[in-house]
Amino acid sequence: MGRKKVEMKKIDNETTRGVTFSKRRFGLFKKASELSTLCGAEVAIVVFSQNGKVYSFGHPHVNSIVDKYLIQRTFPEGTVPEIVSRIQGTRVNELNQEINQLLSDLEEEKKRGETLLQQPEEDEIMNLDLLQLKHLLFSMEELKNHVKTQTNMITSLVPINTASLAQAAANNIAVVPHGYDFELEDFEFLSSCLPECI
Amino acid sequence: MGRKKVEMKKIDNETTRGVTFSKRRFGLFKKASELSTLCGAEVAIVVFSQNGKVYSFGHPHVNSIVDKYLIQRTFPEGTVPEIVSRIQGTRVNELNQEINQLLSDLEEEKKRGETLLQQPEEDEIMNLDLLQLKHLLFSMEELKNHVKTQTNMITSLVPINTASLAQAAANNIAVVPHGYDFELEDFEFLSSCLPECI
DNA sequence: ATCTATTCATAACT
DNA sequence: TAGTTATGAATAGAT
Repeated sequence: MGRKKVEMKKIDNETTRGVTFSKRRFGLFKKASELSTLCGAEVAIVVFSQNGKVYSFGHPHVNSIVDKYLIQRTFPEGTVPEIVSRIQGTRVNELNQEINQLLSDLEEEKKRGETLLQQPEEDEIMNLDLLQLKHLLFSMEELKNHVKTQTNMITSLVPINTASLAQAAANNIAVVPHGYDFELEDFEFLSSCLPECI
Repeated sequence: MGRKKVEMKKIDNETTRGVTFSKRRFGLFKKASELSTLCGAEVAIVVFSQNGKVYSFGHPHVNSIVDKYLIQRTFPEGTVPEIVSRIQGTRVNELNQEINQLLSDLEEEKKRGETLLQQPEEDEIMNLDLLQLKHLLFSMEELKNHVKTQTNMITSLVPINTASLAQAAANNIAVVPHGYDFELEDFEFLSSCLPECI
């Protein structure tokens, strides 16, 4: 490839290996995304680097796909109980699609939130004027509320989670929704930076 | 790509979509395999086709990687207990690598066994002579023993399974090894085809 | 399933 | 660490 065909064995040079890992991981996730889009498939990828760092990709969402996979691996092929198949069927699947979309959106928001939270470091915040601080706090409260609303919407839907239902079906117990709960305690820090009067 | 740049949206034509799914799934798994080999990374992929059929790839083994991922998702980032980190550390990881290699080998054997078992259908077996039958039975018994030996070796090692240990650590309970057990009941069928005298 | 014209991914370099 | 480019790979459309 590129300037030379590369031998298919572990790359010796640690730097080169790191660079190749980044590039190819990106390429792999891109291919996965395309497969998902073009063919309407659900794809999840988990990668552990040599240093044990975890990277993952999933469409519509890693966890839902892993949950689904775990069911398949629990029951040897052809022995998946009828109720589980039905759960993985059309109606619920549609709802799950919706949930997963919401979860994706939520994660987007979460990231947006984290970016907002990380960028203004303590030093920078001290250099903002009162008006700027007010704006910042307002936009973050707004974001927080947006996230909270979405979270409530999701937690009220989440009992439909495929894995929980299947497990419940398998164990004959009541369905307990997953805890896709969400905290934004870091807001505390920002609030504490603001003078009392605001 | 290819004869034309393809628009990145779901392919309408069902046949084309199916073909593309096969081709690209193969390509994706190949890329994953290369990433794993070149960079010494662990990669797991799970794909659900539109029809709900599951396809997976994993090096060294899907399940071990998914187990590891489940630990990460159980503990919010940065809160993985020290004991779990230690379990995922060097020494045990090496052992797990060995186990996973053995599991791969085992699966290879399993497939070989299945091929052997599937190829001689009842009709064909009836057309074999006694000597051929003897050879077939012998080679399959040999295979069976090989698999059994490997299985025993593995089950004696499996308590080191990362997920079990971590869960055990989290719940403060004793470690129960996963049931990587293996049955070859189909041998019964073949044996039953043989005359008593053999 | 197999074949190519193209587009895409990326190894080496900067 | 990020950007460039020559080359090897993947694959869309056709057979």
